[in-house]
Amino acid sequence: MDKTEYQQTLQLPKTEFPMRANLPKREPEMLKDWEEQSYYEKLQNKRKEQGMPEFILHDGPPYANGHIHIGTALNKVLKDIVVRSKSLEGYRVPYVPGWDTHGLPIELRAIKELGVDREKASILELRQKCKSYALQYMDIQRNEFKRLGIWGEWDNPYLTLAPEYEAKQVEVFGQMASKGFIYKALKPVYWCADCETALAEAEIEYDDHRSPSIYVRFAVSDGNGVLAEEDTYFVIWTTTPWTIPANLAICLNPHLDYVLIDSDKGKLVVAKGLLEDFAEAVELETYQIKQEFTGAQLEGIVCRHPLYERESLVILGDHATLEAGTGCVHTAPGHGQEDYLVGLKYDLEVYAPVDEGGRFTEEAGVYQGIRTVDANKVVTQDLNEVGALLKLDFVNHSYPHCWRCKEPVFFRATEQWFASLDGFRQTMLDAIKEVKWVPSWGIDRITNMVADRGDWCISRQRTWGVPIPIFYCHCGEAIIEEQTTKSVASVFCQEGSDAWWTKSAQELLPTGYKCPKCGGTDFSKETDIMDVWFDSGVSHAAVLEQRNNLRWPADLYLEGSDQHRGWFQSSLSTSIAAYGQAPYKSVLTHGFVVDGDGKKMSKSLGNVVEPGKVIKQYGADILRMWVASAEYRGDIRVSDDILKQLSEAYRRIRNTARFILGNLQDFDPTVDSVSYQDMSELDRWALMQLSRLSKRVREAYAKYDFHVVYHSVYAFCSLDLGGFYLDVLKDRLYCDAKDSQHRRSAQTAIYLILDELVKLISPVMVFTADEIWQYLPKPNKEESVHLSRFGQLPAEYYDEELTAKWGKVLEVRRVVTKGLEEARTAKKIGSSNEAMVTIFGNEQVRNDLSKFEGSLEMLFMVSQVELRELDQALSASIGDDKLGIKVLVEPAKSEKCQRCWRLSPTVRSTSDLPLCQRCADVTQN
RNA sequence: GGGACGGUAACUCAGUGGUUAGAGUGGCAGUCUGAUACACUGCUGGCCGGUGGUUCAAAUCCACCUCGUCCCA
Repeated sequence: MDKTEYQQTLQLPKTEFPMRANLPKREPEMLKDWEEQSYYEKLQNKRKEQGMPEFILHDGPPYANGHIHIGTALNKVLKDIVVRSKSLEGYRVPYVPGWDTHGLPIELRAIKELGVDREKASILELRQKCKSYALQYMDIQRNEFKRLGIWGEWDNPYLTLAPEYEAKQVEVFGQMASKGFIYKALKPVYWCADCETALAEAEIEYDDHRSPSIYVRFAVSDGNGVLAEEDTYFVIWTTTPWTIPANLAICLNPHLDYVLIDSDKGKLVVAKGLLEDFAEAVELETYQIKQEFTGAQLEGIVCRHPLYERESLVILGDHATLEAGTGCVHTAPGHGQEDYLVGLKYDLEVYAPVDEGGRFTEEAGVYQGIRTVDANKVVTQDLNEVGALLKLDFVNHSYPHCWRCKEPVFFRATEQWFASLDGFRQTMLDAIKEVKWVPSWGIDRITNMVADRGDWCISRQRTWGVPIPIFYCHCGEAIIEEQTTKSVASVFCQEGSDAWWTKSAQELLPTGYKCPKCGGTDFSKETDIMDVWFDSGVSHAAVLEQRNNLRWPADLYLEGSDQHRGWFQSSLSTSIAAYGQAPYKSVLTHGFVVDGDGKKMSKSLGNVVEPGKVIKQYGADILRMWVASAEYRGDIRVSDDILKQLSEAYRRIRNTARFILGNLQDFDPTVDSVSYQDMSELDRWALMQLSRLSKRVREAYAKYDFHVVYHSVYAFCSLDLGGFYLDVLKDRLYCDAKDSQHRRSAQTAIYLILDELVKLISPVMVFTADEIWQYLPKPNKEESVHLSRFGQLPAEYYDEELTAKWGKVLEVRRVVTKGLEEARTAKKIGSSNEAMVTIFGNEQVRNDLSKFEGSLEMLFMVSQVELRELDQALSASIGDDKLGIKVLVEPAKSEKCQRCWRLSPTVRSTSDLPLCQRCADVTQN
């Protein structure tokens, strides 16, 4: 027999499972199959039949605008890993994805695409366009999410524009109103003149802006017996000259010291602590302090407005500080938050003579029609002409901008509907304590935000959204009560919120409805719509409560950490206000995706990683592995290098599976399995390692520590399996008799290992795991690994003594391989089988190793091992003092068996053939 | 400007008061050619972001600084 003929007597691995994954091509095929087989639905039904408890992960709706980005992909993959790992543990885990479909960004796009004036297009036409735009992107994103391998009710997602959703939203609003949490007020809110709407705080972003900086003096007209009236002024400082026409007061801090100085620019009052800065800023040539006061002493003094025949009252407020300016704060209650609040105390008018487009109204007199952005210059000039301007300069500072159109915004007092946070703030704070926040610092974050947050402005003066369901009677009464919202909700449920515009107030109200105040029947409808945060904020009610496969409250919300201010809070607000309880039991947050250098991604930096490209180049399983590999509670880096590294790791795991599958070609677990008691100890050791892995991984899933999953699985494949166990097993698998117990024992072990391993990786590598599953020779297996469940590995596998015992021999093995490498470098040997190893060990080592007598050759993959006493060690040997061993490697002297390639004294012992005893026996039978 | 979180090898992660800080990847050098566009082995690589402090002892605890991210103004 020649070489190739001996090869044919071996059981070499053979499998159709491809080495190359070709994920970008294979994944779409698998997706098609999953969809055709309705696996997600099957899984749900199966768990239901099994009577398993449910785990409710409620999806935060992405905005249906544009393609998904890497951050969205991260979020959805994390959710999918949760869904699948919980499902493997046996829970029924329905996943209903959702979309946020209303709001300004879509409305603006629709206006652009319609190519018409907002004024001219009919409301319903515009809304129709908005709807089709939103649905179009919903569909695009849906396909992109599906491509990531995410399972869920894609055919029945929740949409905030769905009639039943809108109806529920109106009901929740009604419930909040009936508890007295909704009120209307004239209040300064962020206003975007470009978008012509009020903005929520969440819709504001800060950016640098260049503003004028002016010092203005207000002449005292009534010194209240404290100051003289002649040539005496209070000096204010502001960066918004256009608000001067709305000035009604000057605010001083009651506890600060103020000085009256005599200067070349008049007798001026400023805060003492800012005097020097002020004198320098306005370039006073000479000045001297005449008198000192506390702020409190100056209260009630009256100044003259520099531009109008009007008074400006000196008032007191703690927000006047020494941070900048003069300590005398220009106060326009219609154009500032703090101004408004302090104005309330002094009963000042909430005066804002500016229209929705940012132009001065008739009230502003000469400035009528001028835009606020242009008014800075005009007002400043006028101030200068009347001699009130002490100094004009410019500053660059951080200033609020509209998140959509990027234009600077301003405060404008308008009639708005508000939710009164004060009405249920304490309940919210109490509820927060009952929720499990992961990571734990989340609780501080949301607590601070809830504690500090002002009332929630719900009104938006736009078209694309859910109308605020309030009616106005002819008599002026604003009407919202249970029966009216119920009536509106039932119409919306049938026809959607378009009905607000297609139907009259009478048609929307209960038949025969009369004004509770005057008995009138002539009503008009509110024109404002609701903030989109209110839309998504009621999803717990509109989705969890309404769908019978879901449950309220949710077990888990899982979003980026920015949602502490966003969805976590809006959901909590509506839930507490309407139901008095949090809509979630636990909240998990992740960080943000940044580039390879830890910088945030931006188009201008050109460091954006697109999920579509990653999938096309590497496949969704690689993207998912990236998600799993990262410690996502902090920032998550992504770069081509990182993805390359992951695809290497992927190959390693894939090949491990392939090798096992190849060696199971002739293995049928039902007939060939060897019982645990009859297995080789090495195989039992391997099962112990598997048990440890399984335990660690399942605990990691339970704690959402997915990177632990990734690293443990990877280390197991690389170190335990590839680096040792599988390598050592080759001789048995290939060369031992096909049906020998030794070989079947090994096959049993690797079969059990792969069966467990494939489940452990399945939440992450959804495609690859299922592909492996199809090749696994498992009797009566589920059609897909994703329909399977974790089984409890037999307790007997978990044998800590084996780990301890084998740990010793593995330590020795490390020294032996080092010795082998040295001999190899010295060209004494090539493959390790050509070596004979002498181990000189102390008594402890010899004792430990003696338990492996006869197996050491196999474990070290050498031809001969001899154990001797440490003090007999020769100088040529390599050693490890800590272990107390030295190792000598020499070329083995025996002949090489042509079948198993090991050098053995038994070659030709039973026949003329160049075979060792074992191989001779095997080939003869 | 304020708050939160993070900074350990080129990369992904371990390590929370106690020997000389670990693992894999990468890189380099080899082996095998019966996991073959695979596998195995060895080597390489770190002022643990910086400074100061507490302590017999600090990657670990404290303070300040710096960089990054998120939130807020």
